[in-house]
Amino acid sequence: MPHRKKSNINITPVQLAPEFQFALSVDCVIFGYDRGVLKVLLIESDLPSFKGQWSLLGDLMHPDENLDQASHRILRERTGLKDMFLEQVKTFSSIDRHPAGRVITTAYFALVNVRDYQLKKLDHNLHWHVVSDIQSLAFDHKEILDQSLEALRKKIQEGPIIFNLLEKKFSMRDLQNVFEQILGVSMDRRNFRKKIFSTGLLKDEEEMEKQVNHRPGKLYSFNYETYEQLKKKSSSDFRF
Amino acid sequence: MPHRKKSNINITPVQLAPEFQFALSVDCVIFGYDRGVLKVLLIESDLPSFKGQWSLLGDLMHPDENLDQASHRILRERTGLKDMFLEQVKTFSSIDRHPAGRVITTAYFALVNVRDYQLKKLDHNLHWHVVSDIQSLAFDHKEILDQSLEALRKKIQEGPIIFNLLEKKFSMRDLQNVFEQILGVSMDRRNFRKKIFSTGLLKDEEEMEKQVNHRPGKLYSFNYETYEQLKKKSSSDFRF
DNA sequence: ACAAAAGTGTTGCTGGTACACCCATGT
DNA sequence: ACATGGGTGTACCAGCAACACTTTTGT
Repeated sequence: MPHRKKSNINITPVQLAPEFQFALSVDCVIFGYDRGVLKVLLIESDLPSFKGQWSLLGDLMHPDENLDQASHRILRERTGLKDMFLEQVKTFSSIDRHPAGRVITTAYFALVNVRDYQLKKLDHNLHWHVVSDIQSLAFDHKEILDQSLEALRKKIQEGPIIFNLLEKKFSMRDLQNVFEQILGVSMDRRNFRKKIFSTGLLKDEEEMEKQVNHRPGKLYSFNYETYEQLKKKSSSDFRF
Repeated sequence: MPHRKKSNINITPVQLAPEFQFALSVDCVIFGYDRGVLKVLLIESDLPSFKGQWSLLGDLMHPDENLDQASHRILRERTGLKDMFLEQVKTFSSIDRHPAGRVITTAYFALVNVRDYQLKKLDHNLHWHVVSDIQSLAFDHKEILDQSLEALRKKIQEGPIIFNLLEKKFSMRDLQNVFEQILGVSMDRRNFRKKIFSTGLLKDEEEMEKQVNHRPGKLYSFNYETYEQLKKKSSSDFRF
């Protein structure tokens, strides 16, 4: 696999028919959950006009791929991860959103397991940033981040995508913590457990947390098989 | 205002750098509610490969506008309506979705009041089609319609956008009917009224339906001022 | 008079929320 | 022993669903 340079989009101005005076890119908002905190993977911008600022991982779309494929390619090239959870958020098209010319970008959000990512680190210009600490980003990427986070908030309540942020086996506390981080609320522990267990979709792994300096919690996994069966039967949309 | 030709996108092949081998278009899914039935405004396709098929209203994006502006322009040019409710749904980018070349399209859905539209009819190749009767459309427009309808279903439950489909003054029956048409369910009349009234956002217009061959119902309007105040105060997201 | 839809309350159920004590582990 | 978070049950309340009869208009 060719290792593409990690620079931001760089466009050479050309004289073109108006219908073709656009470039199309994909920007990925890569969310990760790292020991209690929601983070996003950013790259240092090397465009002069955004010197020292951070930006999302993006690239121009290739002629032989669609947007979904482009977003997967970006994730693969930059993080080494395959088959990640990726979802289209919105397309951003302000006329002056990119200093180099007319670049329309489609935002995707990705949910990755930080531990998987660490095994395959490829690029030392990438860093995880605490989402709630981010004040500004290069281009219109702060707005893209905000809207992606909003989309994520909705989606985690519609389906069991949140497990993409956790390891296969996780504690109840971690699960509740991710919800709280993303939604920006705090929840009652007993009610949370009740609600989660009432779905019948968690499998008790008969295993315990280790190396915690308090009473260790049980580990669970999400039962995708049961979930798929349940989806087929109750055709109405499932609220997690 | 120049009256643009109503043909579908027509691209002259040019030799270009790969980054520019795209065209960008907007397709509008224009929903209307007409005497009890949910409809969508379609145009007869004049591309040879889609002869006789219907398609959504679309056009290429102009270099001096963003996607939101393009969608408003399309609606204005084709229906004469301004300031319509328009919302971005998704961007469709299959490699072979358009026979003339690589065209990426962003779908918007619009909600129009059919009576307003009829006052300003501009184009006799446009026709309203009953949404539930549509089996297939040109290009990938059936998929775009399906996903737009799905987006509409979600959105009408998150905010009071449904009133864009009705006249300013409407009967309780019409309101319930639009919900039922869009969601594809039937609801209990008493519970529906209770729920709607409990928001406190309907204004009794002290007026009655006319020329119906049964007991006439009261007419109501949606109180946007009260709604805006309510939104400010309760910062949490309002469920309609 | 008849047909068609408007208008109107009560009851039961379900799901959400609030809340406090004992337990297992590491230091 | 102490600190830290794990594990557990109950009672209340609000919102949703089910359900039937009388009223008003046009024909």
